[in-house]
Amino acid sequence: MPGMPQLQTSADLRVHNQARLLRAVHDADEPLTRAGAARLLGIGRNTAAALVGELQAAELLHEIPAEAAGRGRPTSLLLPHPHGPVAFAADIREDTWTLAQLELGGELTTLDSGEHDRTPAVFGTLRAATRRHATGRLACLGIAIAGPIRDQRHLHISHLGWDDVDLRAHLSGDWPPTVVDNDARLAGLAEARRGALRSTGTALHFHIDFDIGGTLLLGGDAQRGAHNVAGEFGHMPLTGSDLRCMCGVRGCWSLDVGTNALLRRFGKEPGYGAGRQLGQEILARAEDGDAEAGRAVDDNAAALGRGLGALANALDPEAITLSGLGVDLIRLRRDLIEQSCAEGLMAFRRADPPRILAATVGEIGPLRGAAEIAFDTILQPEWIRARI
Amino acid sequence: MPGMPQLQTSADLRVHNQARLLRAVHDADEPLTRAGAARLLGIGRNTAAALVGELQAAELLHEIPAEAAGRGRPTSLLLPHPHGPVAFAADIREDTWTLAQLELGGELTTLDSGEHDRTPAVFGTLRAATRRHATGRLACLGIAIAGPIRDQRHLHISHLGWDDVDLRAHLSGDWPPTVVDNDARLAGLAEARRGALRSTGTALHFHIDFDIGGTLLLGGDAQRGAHNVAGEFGHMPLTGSDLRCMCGVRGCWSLDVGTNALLRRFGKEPGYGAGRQLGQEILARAEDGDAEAGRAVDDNAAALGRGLGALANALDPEAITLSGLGVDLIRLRRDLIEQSCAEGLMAFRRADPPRILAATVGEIGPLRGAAEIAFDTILQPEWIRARI
DNA sequence: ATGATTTTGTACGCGCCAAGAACTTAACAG
DNA sequence: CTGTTAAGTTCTTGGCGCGTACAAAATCAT
Repeated sequence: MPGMPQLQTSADLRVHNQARLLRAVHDADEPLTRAGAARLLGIGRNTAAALVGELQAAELLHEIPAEAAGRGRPTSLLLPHPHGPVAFAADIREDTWTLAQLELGGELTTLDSGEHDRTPAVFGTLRAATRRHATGRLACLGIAIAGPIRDQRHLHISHLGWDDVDLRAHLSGDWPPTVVDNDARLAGLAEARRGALRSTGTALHFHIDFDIGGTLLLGGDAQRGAHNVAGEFGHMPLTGSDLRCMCGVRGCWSLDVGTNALLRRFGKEPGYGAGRQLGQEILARAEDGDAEAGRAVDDNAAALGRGLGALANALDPEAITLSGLGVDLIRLRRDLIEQSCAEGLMAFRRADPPRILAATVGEIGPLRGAAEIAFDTILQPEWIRARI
Repeated sequence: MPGMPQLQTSADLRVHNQARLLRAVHDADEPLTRAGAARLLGIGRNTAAALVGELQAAELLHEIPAEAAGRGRPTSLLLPHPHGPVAFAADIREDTWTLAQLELGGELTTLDSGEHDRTPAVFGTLRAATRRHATGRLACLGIAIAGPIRDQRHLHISHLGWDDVDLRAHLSGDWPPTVVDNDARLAGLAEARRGALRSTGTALHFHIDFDIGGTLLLGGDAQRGAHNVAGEFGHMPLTGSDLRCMCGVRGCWSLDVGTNALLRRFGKEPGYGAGRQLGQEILARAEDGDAEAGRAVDDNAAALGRGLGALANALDPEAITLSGLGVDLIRLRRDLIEQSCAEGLMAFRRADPPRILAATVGEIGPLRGAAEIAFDTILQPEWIRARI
């Protein structure tokens, strides 16, 4: 039934435990010691020695003597091998792109970045940058893109006019092994793996920009749905709007929450260029006490809370994180959000509402999430087996 | 990380493969042969012989000679052991209860049933029936209950006036190992395991009765949420109603879909006694061409479709099954449901909408699902290990 | 300083497991 | 009756993690 691992011979056991070990090293906040890892995984010191020995020979792990800590014989630290695999992570935004690198442990190093012309030519730019920085150590590239990617292939970014851009075409040719996903989902994954949603069983994350994108997080994994286009929570009619949305539907939640909703209050068209700055100004004016701007922010926060309550009824999250404009809304209108959320919650849930938190990974959430999915491919038993 | 199995020694491997084998036998449509099971699991004939031998000694499996099928030496069929473990499944409804039994393979046999007085005294009745029928073979009892069960403990059934009934109190004392869950979720699980949603990665199931309950199904498992109260999709404001719902929120989807919505169209109060029959009458009149009843059914179907579209945007299911009134609505108004659903779908999804299907497990969905969760406890490595 | 204590690393044997090869058994086909 | 096919059985083999025993390297107490 659910997720039975393909694991049935004793040889599979070895690589399975090695994957567990590498995952533990990757996920740890601070470098793990060999003895500490053995305790963490519940294996003997001798077994740990064997596992680490092979991983070191495969250039997946590097041991250096650890400083003595209290009594007892000093152990060693488990670090990424200097010739070990690295993953690249890229984030393609409205008009900029970023390329970064990480190795085991997850620390990100920015390699390159630039602007782009809002056409799929950015994939060529990214490929060139990747090739410039790639070494033999590059194992996988993860890319975060600001739009839904149906069946890992069909990319839609309405505000860039990208309608059904064929990702497979743009990512064919001289690319390293590549995985792509939606930015909001990856930002949520980053929160679940490295941010405010760590060790949360069921959670939701929403990135609020011009509109709302999000993801359901279960046991540290972001849900993708049947066609990889789950998470368009912003396109549910949760707040009773009667407008028609760019997505083709009437009444979307995103019409009442996000920068577009702020702009519309001031008679501005949802614009993706100057719009962002204008949105920031409205926010600043609200913060300075401007009544009209304040009411716009109020409405935004109330609509946000109302939708969160509705979604909490359906999905029962333990916590909800917000990024982008959501961070500002929490800062300025936490009470209003929580009150609106409570009004949308079924009565029996109100005593124990989901925690609503600002995302802690921050601006680089999508990049961080792209790094996670890229490194996930390395931490698979099959990948490790091939390497040993 | 997600669902790493606790499996690290070669001894764990044996029981892990035995669990896989038993699961295969349980899930198979027709009795598995020993040789067929070996092929299915990708293990050798010798290994299969060893696994089956131990399971037979533990009275978990029973082998009988299989009839020869074509050339080659005949093999044996893997059947539940006559002294093997059985699970009980119970379904507590508005005013009736049912108790059934199943063994490996999943075939249900009804043991007992009765009416109850709409108070938690039904748990005493059920316990007595369980004790009457229990033998040493009883390993676990699964109970489906028609209301949300927060933290596996606090039961709320508003239309029975059960507000925060303490399940732990009612299920303490002389009960076998017992698992409980919400009926709509269990009906969905039954569809995912034995019905129209078999081998579907991401799916939704909704049971439409007086209102709507449902569940998200991922990889054959029903999602529970952080407090075991996920799935109240009926209490999201998806169709713009302005009424106040019994749940304490304004505008719930359930106000426009389900028998209550039908009744309200005819000025009747949402009633749980005569209401069901009245609802059936309205449906029958609509089927006979009564215009007023027809419009009520139209509205119900349209609101249903609208909500399904919204949820499909958020969760991207491959298929959606409906039970209860939903089966009738599909039969009478499939086109209307699908059209309304399409209107709620983001434009880029309309070319490949989720399949909307009538549930095939039928009326006994909750009971069937309760049987699944009860037997799931038996098919765990820990349980098997303790038995061998 | 020096020996006791604590923690870790290392070596070796054990029990267990699944795989594979070789052989046997039991059906069918002609 | 003989050849073919598929499955059961037996035995060997390579591998794995565990437990025990012992060695090594640090700190602590005196």
